[in-house]
Amino acid sequence: MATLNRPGAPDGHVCGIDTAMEVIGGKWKVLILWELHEHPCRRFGELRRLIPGITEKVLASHLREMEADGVVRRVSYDEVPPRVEYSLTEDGTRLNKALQPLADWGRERSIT
Amino acid sequence: MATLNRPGAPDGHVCGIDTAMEVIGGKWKVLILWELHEHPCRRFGELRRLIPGITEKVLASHLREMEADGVVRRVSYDEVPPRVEYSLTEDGTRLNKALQPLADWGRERSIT
DNA sequence: GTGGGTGCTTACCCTAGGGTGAGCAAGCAC
DNA sequence: GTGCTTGCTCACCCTAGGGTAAGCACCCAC
Repeated sequence: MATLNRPGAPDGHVCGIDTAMEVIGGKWKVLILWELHEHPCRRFGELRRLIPGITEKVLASHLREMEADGVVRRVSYDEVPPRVEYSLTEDGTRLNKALQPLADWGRERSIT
Repeated sequence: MATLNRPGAPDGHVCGIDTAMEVIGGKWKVLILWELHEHPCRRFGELRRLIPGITEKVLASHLREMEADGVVRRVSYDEVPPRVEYSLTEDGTRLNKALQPLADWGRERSIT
């Protein structure tokens, strides 16, 4: 537990958590991560349907950011109508695993 | 990994992560958690000094929310000038441990 | 030619959450 | 009386991030 960085790290990051929080900071990002983990390959429309409440604009921008962050991979097939498939990268998969204890914590407390 | 809840859970929570994200959702909450973990008992002013950039208003409101969420305990001594000490609850300590893998993930990626 | 399907983008609005600065109670030191 | 301390609160502003609705490209089916 004494392995985290102390203050003074570059760009104001105290420990790795801030870095992680920036990546999962969007309102729906953990849910996208979760869906892509459950089914390793999802199309845009599938994700929209699977995550009730999310709008196309936000889904698109979240996916773009997550792609830029290297946790999501986007594959576009040159077809009509267009087909685009999203999947987790290695890093995204590891991020999801790192979220597991947090999910457990939340699940325990919502039961209690 | 197949232990998380499926959609249809009460109040729109898909898995425990949403619950956890609500608790750590504030801009500075993970840092407060971290400081209280490093030193089990901190005064208000100490926290303000230890977390550069946070304002008194936000620190106070974050602490109040975290107390309401049951992750932080507030003890006020009837002295002048006033003395108030904050510490993690059992649940807060477990939350912090659950954040550890996430911190590790972030740390690895900021090195790379 | 009208409609449908897909994966977006663009323009706009709107609110929550955070930042700014001031004030306040209450006692002590000088 | 002036100032110092601590742990806040209150009033205000301001911006990022999200929600709303529309449009667009491309082809097919009818």
